[in-house]
Amino acid sequence: MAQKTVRIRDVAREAGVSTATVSRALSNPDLLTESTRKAVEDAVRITGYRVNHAARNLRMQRAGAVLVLVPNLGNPFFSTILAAISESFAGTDTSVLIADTASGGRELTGYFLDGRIDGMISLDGGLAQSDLAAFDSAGVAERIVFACEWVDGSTLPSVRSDNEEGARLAVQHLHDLGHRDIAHVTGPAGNVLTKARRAGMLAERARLGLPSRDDWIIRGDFSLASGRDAANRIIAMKDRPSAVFCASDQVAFALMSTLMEAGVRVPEDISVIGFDDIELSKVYTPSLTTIRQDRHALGCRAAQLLLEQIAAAGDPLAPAAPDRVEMVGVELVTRQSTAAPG
Amino acid sequence: MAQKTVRIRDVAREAGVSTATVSRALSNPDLLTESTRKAVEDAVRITGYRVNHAARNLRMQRAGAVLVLVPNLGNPFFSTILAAISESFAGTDTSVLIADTASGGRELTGYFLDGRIDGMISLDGGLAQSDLAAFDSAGVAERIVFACEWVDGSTLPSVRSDNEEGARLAVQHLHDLGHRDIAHVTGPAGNVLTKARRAGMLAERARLGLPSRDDWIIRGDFSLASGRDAANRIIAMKDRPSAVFCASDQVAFALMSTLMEAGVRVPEDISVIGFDDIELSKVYTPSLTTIRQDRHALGCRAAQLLLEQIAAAGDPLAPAAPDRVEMVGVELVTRQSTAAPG
DNA sequence: CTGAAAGCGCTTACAG
DNA sequence: CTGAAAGCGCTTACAG
Repeated sequence: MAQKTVRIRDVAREAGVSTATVSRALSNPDLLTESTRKAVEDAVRITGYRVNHAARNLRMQRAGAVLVLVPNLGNPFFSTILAAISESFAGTDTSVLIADTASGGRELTGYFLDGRIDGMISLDGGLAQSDLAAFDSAGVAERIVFACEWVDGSTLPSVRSDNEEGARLAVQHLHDLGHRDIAHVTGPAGNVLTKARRAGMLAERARLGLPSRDDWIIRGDFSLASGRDAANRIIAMKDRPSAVFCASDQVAFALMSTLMEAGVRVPEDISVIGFDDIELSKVYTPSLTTIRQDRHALGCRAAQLLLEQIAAAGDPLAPAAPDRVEMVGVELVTRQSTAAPG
Repeated sequence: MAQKTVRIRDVAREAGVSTATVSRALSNPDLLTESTRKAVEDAVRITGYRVNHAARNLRMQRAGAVLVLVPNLGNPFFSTILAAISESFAGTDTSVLIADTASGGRELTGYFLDGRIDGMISLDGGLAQSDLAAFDSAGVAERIVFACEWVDGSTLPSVRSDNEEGARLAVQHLHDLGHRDIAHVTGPAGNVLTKARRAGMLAERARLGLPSRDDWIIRGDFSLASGRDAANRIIAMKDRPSAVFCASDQVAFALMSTLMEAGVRVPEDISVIGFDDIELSKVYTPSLTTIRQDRHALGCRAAQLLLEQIAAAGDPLAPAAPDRVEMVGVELVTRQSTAAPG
């Protein structure tokens, strides 16, 4: 790899000890006499030795890497979580691999079976049943955790935002401003976030005794295009809602853009609230009221959880992995896209 | 790793051949008789064998991974390029590692020296001189390529957009609309993109005989905050420019947001043009006129270039790496944030 | 065309 | 506390 690779044997010769001793000096210094330890340390310094991870990992029967599966790397929401995960592993001897769900051709269990990874964090709750079954039969399921999204009915551990609570906060905020006619643009059909946010929204709307109209639940899919479509649906309505809760900030941007182009003012004519609080939400015009997810916490907790799972999987005495679900709190961020109904 | 790992030896036994033959069947099938090859293939299928990458890589003296160094994963501009790179390596036996420049503690040559990576793509042109020197002395410089950004005065190969041309297109577009008083919000001091875009901007402004005023070159740093600051500077001016060319879309958003909040209309009072064409540019209100960078091409070409560099580095007969700079074309995207001066 | 053997660079029981 | 030896799972000259 490098120009003149120095191996553990070279250090051993330099220090006048065996390779076993050098190895111990690096991993279990306590086992050695202070003098031998010092001698090895000097030899390491002189030779410029660096342990070869490929060899170490092979010997230790580990891959030294984890995979982060991202549904859409182009989405800044996910990439920030990826950043937090990456940061959590920085300085450890575990590398972070990434794969985009969109670029197919991957066969996920293959990463485990090929000895390329020790564990996986999936930000994608939409994995195929065949993938999940393959994890089970390959015996790697216990080294997988979900973050943000999860799989309904699966026992795989996950870290997620309190989506119901977020949706409740959104509706409550609109209600507090005086809104009664509240529409919702959902996420994609079948997505767990879609269900959770819609459920929270419906629950709060019911609790407050607000009118419930089916045509005010507009199916979206987190894409800009779906925000545009939803706006056009609303524009075409005879009696429009006075406020719209969008399942994501991106959707809210596209929705507002289309509404305003059509001469519908935000928030004077229609209030809009999003979900996520991505960075650009505060510089959109009008700035977007939204539900903030703690992306840093989501990423960090997922990383920690995975490390625990991997450790437990390697230790036959460890307790069986419980159905762990970690909730991360959400928070209402009030900006200028919401106001009292005109 | 998996439940019952099947090794090459198991396949050999099943097929009644040596492990060498199994290995050849997998990597150099042409060397074998059709019948032995078939026998091995059957045995592989029966046993469910998968080659262990850690072992193969150790034996072949490679790491089987490349590192992508990203200045800021939270920036959707970079993460899209990362997606393209990741896609380029999907299906190969090379994994893609990521590291965020921001989360320090990394010592980049260490990745090479530890045998963790075979090569690196840096999206960060701001690497420290000490890092670059370390690459050289470790003999790994020839397995590094830059994408988007690069290092001035370095001979390391790079793939980049034609930034000068983009800046020229931006100024020309504004001039075509009738603007004469054109301001520029720059990127961070010292950044190569900052220099290239400013140079292109100045050149075109001079070519067209437009007025050149120093206070219309406003120092920014690609951040939202710097866009806001720039807007406030402009608002405070006695004679404001009629158009502003921002060094990035993000900066343009923050700038427009602050201008409009202060009652300055875009584009009626001031036209704004960005650089990048990130996804949200078309749903900002007003939608943003900008210079599109082909992020997919940037990522894909960088990946290819790196593979070539790695191959050449492994082959002592390969020609010395030339100073390769690949330019990727840019394109003006006209939207609603620019118009004839009011 | 195929096999026996060495070895990639480490770690870790097993002795002492 | 330290060392000699085996072995992680592969690939590849070297013979034949």
